[in-house]
Amino acid sequence: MLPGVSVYTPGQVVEETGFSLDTLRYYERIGLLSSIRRNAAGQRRFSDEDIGWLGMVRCLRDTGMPIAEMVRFAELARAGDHTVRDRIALLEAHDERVEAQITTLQERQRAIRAKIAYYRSVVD
Amino acid sequence: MLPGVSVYTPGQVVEETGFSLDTLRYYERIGLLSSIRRNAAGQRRFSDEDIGWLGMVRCLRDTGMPIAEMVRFAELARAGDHTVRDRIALLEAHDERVEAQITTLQERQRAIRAKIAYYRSVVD
DNA sequence: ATCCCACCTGGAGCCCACTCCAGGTCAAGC
DNA sequence: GCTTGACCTGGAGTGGGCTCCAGGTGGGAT
Repeated sequence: MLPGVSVYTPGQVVEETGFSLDTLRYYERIGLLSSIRRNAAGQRRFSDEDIGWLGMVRCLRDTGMPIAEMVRFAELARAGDHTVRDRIALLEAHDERVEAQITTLQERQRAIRAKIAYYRSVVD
Repeated sequence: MLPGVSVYTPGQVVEETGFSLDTLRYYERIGLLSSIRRNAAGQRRFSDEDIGWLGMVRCLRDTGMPIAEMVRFAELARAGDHTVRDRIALLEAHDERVEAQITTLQERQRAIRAKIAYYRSVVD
């Protein structure tokens, strides 16, 4: 979020978030973004809140959460404060998967490095 | 690899590697597995070497290497010892991506945990 | 005033990595 | 000797996650 700015054009959001314009539109279509405000001409105008939400989406996406589950999370968020416990449960379950993912990745990395070391021993 | 065994039926390979039968056939079709030996009836009989290679494939796949690049690696491996340096280069480049992946994952995990902590503060 | 470029919509297309299917063969246990 | 089931092939289908397209509108700089 740029300081002192609270409304963003699609182009600025692309800049800030790294999502493509098509991806942003796609996310809105499927309900991962609640409908974005429009100006008189029907063009999207994103708020700080939208940008913040997109930051969350990036976190979840980068950690491999399927879109369908992100949409579920978005629905909970839209449904109001009484869903906070459900949201915690969802994020905790995801956090465990992320933890497992990191562990697996580290194990696999060790194996790959062992292979590299082996190849080095062959080539030297 | 089971001790004292050096030839495996497709079913045993599915058991051992966790790849589905269809996936194994697919991998052979696209050249990720060099053609597997067959018995008189044309059924696949995998060797210890095949199993070892599938272990490598699992490492690379689990760390997000695209199939096309794994096929390239397989081709290098089949081409003989003079490609060892290329294989090292390929694995090192991949290792760097894996490192970056782990770092990103850890960062995102921190953000997710912060969100969980925030939700907890709201709910308590 | 005009140009251009950012933006709009609905819908089709694409890529990856499988996964499934129809129709058939073989071998081993009952 | 018959059934069962593991296996075979070529090819089509699937699902996820975008990405592109045609055809059109609007607004800001020159």
